[in-house]
Amino acid sequence: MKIITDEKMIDEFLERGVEEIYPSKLAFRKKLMSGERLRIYQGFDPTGPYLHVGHAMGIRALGILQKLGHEVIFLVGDYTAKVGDPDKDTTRKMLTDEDIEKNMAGWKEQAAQLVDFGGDNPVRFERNNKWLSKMTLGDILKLMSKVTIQQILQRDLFKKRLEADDPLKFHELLYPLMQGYDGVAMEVDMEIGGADQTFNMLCGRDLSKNYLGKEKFVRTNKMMDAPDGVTMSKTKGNGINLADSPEDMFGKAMSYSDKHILSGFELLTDVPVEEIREIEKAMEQGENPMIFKKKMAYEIVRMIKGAEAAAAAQENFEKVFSKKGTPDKVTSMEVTAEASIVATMVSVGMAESNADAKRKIEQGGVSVDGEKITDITAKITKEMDGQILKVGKREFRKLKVKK
RNA sequence: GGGUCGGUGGCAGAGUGGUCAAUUGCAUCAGACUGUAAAUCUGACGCCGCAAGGCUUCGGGGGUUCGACUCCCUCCCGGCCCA
Repeated sequence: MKIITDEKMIDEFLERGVEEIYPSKLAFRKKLMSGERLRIYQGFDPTGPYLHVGHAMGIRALGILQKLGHEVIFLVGDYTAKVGDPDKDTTRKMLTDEDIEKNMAGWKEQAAQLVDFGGDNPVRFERNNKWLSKMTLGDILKLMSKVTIQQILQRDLFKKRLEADDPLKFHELLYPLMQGYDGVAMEVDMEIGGADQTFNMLCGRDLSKNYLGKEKFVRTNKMMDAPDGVTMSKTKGNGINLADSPEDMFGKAMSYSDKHILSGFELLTDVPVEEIREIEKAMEQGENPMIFKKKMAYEIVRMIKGAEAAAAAQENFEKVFSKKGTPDKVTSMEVTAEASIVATMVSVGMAESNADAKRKIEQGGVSVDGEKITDITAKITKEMDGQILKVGKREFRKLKVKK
């Protein structure tokens, strides 16, 4: 495999969305310029079913390295997921094998939107179950003997829980070691991960040195908030997911509050930095942020789903929300004449329960062809055939009345 | 092992015999407004029921009582202190 040393691509890798590179950007730059073929990976624990646009940052970075000819590994932490990277304030529940399989089922496909698992330099898809599940107690003891409790307790969230007298289970302390061991097992030259992974990745840096006498570089990615203002997380499911439809992605992106626009551009799109500066200036001069948010949303969708899908998603958004119209594509559903609207809503998941459906009607959130339903006992009629049932702002179904 | 405090709705966290389907905050949902699924404001927020009302909830099980989230017993789980 020929190694490419395109400085522009290398700088993109070293700068865009990067919080820090350990031990230094300069050192890794040298490595990339050396012509040596490097092995780099990022791991993702299947603690939830969807990869999101936050992960896309790392995956995109992997994509650059793939193009440069390096050996790239997309690692699924199917074994580490059992423990779960410890959380701020609670012990995670241990996931079962079935949960894990279910969660990771669509991942390769999701990631394939950004990197190539085929071609002449395919990204390798690995699972850490391959080596972690085979460790003996002896191996584990050896691993544990490499670090001190004090070192592990440096991790701020461990400290916090200790100080708050919140439970901290013994196995949670092993997480950084497990993650670090991945790097040892794969003998990698670099690990990429979110800034929240800094501790774990640096811990692994020490282990690589110890076990292999090898320097593992670490790149940490800046963290992007979810539209609700909290860090995007697989577990919470609050992110813009790679598996979302273009329309949903666009809508979710639009629900970012205005102050996230600039970081959204930087971290979730490939709009050049100079252009982002200009947007910043324009907004300071009082330009309507919505214009730029729409551009941001478009760019996010375009990067993952392509230009055509992004344009269609934007059009759909404007039609449905700006003009309060009906989208072009509406899923149809078969309904029975004389069935109550309430029951119909529940049966297709437009309401969680009868009570919920009634609430939505009472609050004026349900309409058929623009006509508000006000009566909670209302029924489906033959005349409704072909009409559009709307619940809330963004749930539409075309009615197909049977008989 | 001993002592002590605690386990409440998606989460956080009130409630200490009836007025508790359970204060409040976050999240969620609906509406208004708008420049957006932003912000802000209003309302809803266990389930069944058109309603009256009913049913099932406050770690598990049992008990006391007309009546328990609240009292007692027991079991499980956790924090802290002592050993």
